[in-house]
Amino acid sequence: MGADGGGHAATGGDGTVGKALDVLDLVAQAGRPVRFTDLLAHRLFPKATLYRFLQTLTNQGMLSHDSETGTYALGVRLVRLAHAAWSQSSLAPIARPFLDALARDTGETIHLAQMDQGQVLYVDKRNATKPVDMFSQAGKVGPAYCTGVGKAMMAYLPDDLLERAIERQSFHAFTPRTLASPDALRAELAAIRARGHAFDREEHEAGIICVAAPILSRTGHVLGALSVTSTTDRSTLGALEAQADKVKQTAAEIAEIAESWRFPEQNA
Amino acid sequence: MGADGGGHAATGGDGTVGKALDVLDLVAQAGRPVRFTDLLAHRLFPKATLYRFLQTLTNQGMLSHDSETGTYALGVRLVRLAHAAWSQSSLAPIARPFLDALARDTGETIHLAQMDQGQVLYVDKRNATKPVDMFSQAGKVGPAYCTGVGKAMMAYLPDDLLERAIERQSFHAFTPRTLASPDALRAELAAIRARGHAFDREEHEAGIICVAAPILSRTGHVLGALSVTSTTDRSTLGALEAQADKVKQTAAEIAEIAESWRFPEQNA
DNA sequence: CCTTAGGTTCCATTATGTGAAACTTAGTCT
DNA sequence: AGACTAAGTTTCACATAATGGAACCTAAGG
Repeated sequence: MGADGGGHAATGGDGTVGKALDVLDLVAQAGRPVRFTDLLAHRLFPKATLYRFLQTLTNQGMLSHDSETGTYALGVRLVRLAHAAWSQSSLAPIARPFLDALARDTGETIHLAQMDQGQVLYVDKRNATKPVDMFSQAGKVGPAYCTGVGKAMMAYLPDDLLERAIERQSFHAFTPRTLASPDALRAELAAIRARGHAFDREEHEAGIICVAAPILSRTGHVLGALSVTSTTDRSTLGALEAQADKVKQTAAEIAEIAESWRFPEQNA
Repeated sequence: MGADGGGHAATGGDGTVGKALDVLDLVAQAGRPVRFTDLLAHRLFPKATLYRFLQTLTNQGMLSHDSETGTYALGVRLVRLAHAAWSQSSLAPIARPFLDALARDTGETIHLAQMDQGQVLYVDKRNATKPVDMFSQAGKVGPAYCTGVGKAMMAYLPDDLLERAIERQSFHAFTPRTLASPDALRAELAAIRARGHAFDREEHEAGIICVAAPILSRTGHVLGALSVTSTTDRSTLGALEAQADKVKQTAAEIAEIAESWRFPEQNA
């Protein structure tokens, strides 16, 4: 479960496959079915090249081409692959019962996240009120430097990965409380390491606060993070801090199981 | 929203990209983190070639490599892409409110599915008020010839796609009621076309029954299908048939909106 | 110390991908 | 209608990038 902070080059990359995947990202970024020309306008590839990629990806079911409107959209094969990814490569399936328990105990919103290219990828969530349906929120990405789970993970990253991650932060000041510089963030990360848990003090969204704890492997690797989130009119940071031990405990239990999950199959 | 029955060649295919995606599928099929040798054993690629693909895919974040155990698993980039896919290329986001309404009205399990390579891909689901444990789940795939949604979609496929789809069915007899031959299926599809809706008479799982209706574009294209599912000890086929009109009505409404969704953005 | 098995790197060969340009529609203006 | 334009598709000489056999590492195991 190598949820390193690391990743691949932002754009371009290894050979033909990398380029093809960039095309996929392009379509994904658009957020709606796009036409050939829209994609061409990114000037990432010459016409013929882009055309061939679109053909290939469509053939492969990674994209779907609607001949009536001439638009491309992400294909069903992705959904299928992602279902497999979600149920195998992430912490989500393992953590599931623990999230349920935490949600029941606290009555608050629970997030489970992993690091992805310096950003936070939410892999599962429990809503204060109703249960979740798969990709609706799981799969979303958010910033790392101003969220509880993000800071909790960054605090335990090895130096080189932390640097790479910091470089990727925008440090946009979402609220007056946002830590909007690398130095402010570094100081906060030190405090988090000392404490063992992170807070979000309305740094991303006004009125939203949380406590978060990292999920660490026995060797100290960052596997993910876990948070209990609330709002300022329902709770306070102090009240949330009272939950910190429970969150850390849960994180430890998840780590424990994640660890033991590795050994079962050593055979061919 | 080209949810044709069509797809890509089962294995191998266009150039380097196709092969790389086959490697992805290989890892997905395994259903657990796999080692280099496990993948090599498929004899799909020579050692060095497979190695390079794994490197590339890992670089790209499509796979993650755990250096401690030497295993490969599907990467987080897939989850991210799939989130985009789900919210853009499938019927799911459009159909959402309609599924909610149907779920509320009927109190039963609701499925929304699309065709994918002759199989049924469940893209969304609403659990019954008193949930039953069932095979299906958003992102999962299932057989077409023995499920309500599958048969509803097949019944309205154009001849060539139908043939392709039939060839891909296993016709495994899950239960005594399963239609276990192409001819039996063809007869059933004719009946479905006559009626406008399909049943699942415990053909896939004992005790599970449903009514399903196809979601058709104005031009007659199969976009997906919708079903209301129950169990034999809670309901009967007769009782479900009483819901058929409501299901068809909902399918028509979804089709309507899906259609109008195509026109909004004609600009660059 | 030798052997084996799992994994990684080399490198000459050649298949594949590349992209400018030419071509084909389908639409629009005069 | 005829001329113009924009969007999408095909072609082809060229060079990059993929290929895979073989050699090379490393640990385990004998």
